[in-house]
Amino acid sequence: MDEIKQRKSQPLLKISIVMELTGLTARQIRYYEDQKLINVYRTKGKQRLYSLNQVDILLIIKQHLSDGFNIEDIRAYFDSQKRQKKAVNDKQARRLLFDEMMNNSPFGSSNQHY
DNA sequence: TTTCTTACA
DNA sequence: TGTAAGTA
Repeated sequence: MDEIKQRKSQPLLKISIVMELTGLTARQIRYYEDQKLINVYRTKGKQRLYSLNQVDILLIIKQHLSDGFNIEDIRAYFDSQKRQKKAVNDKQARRLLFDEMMNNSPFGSSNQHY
């Protein structure tokens, strides 16, 4: 994982900030957590800390909810996203294996597939 | 003062 | 979801 993704996953934002960033109430943010839509980091003092990525997720949840979807729909949506991501990873894995078999470097000039 | 949990409306 | 109560 690259540095940018690492940093966007850093749990740094307390709930009051997330409330302002998303326009959601603390009650809603904690509720979506209970519904397993997000897994939140906890400090030793049980304080919740959110990452930039999680703020994005909360915004997506908010949008989907206003579009008429329920919690279950959104959970299924995220699950499918997860499966797609896994499929992409498998594809990349096959590609890397292919390059290895063909004795090609992943960073070589033969990088024009796809 | 802010956040957390629990519980009732 | 909103809100009250008692904490950490």
